[in-house]
Amino acid sequence: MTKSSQFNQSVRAWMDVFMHRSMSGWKQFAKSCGLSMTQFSILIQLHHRGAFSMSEVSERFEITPAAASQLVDKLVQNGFVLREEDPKDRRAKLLNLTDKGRDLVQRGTQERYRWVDALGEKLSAEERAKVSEALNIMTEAVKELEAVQSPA
Amino acid sequence: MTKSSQFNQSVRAWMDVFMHRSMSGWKQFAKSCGLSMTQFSILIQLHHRGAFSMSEVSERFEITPAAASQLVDKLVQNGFVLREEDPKDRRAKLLNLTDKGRDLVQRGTQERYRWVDALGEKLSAEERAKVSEALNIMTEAVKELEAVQSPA
DNA sequence: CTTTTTAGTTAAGCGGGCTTAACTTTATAC
DNA sequence: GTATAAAGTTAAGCCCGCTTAACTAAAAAG
Repeated sequence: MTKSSQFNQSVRAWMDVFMHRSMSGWKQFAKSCGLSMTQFSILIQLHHRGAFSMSEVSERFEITPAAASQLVDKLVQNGFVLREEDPKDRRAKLLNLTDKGRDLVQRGTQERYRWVDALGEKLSAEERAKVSEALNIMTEAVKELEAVQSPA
Repeated sequence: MTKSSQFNQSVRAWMDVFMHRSMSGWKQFAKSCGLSMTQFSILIQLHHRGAFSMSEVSERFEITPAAASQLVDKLVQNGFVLREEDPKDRRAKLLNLTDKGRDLVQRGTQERYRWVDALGEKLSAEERAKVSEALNIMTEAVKELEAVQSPA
């Protein structure tokens, strides 16, 4: 076996385990808040990136403006999102999280990482350092990949 | 900053990048085959675990038998899955992938890992070895966590 | 042998996540 | 100033992924 395919095998094994674990926990949390995964994803994006326009939601999630509008409707109605006029362009809207929305995202994020935190406690300090270094390598590599594909 | 929270930070950064990247690519592939994510997940499970009963689908995905039945209906109608009587219990059914289904899963799996393969090519051999080792550590740790929580 | 349980199916209903079509308001181009 | 494009919204429609209810056939229990 080549080194390259050993790498691929390690990554794939991790992906399989990780994806299943992440998705089910995440889905349950969203459900417990009375939101769907898609609705929750929008809250997450707002949290990470600050103010968002409706167009950006539409582009980011690769859905029509109509779908975006209706999706955001539900979040606004539930008090998680504020939808305000953009002062720089009266046609556009700016979306921001409310305190309620921000609180929810933070709770959801904690829930999301809980099992990983537990995982870290099973590792020795040396193991943690190795993993930390490795994941930083990977994270940087992904960012470089993305920068090449879509220069801001 | 403690070593433990440095670890957590590395893992979280990776998770953020990875989840988004994985999910969108995966979703697009499923869509391009005219299937939904859920339908595809069932095919994946069949591929990994061999023959499955309807009850097992229902349990594994935490849905009612009715939902499982209807979901599998679509896969059978599209020729991806065979649904046959279980010789050991005439009430039960056994599900298996058809050749068509197996082919689809293999193509989907390749698609799923493509971006990760590209990522590996951006790394040096040394970096790859570090990542490989680290992910093996993590994968084993998860499996231990799961063994504790639900002893077969 | 009869009763109860199990495995699965079908129908109907509901909410979610889209789509297209049609529309209003605002900004941009000429 | 007029025509075009952009930003967003609402309505209607469709498919998906469930749920409950009702049912049949087979197995298990007593």
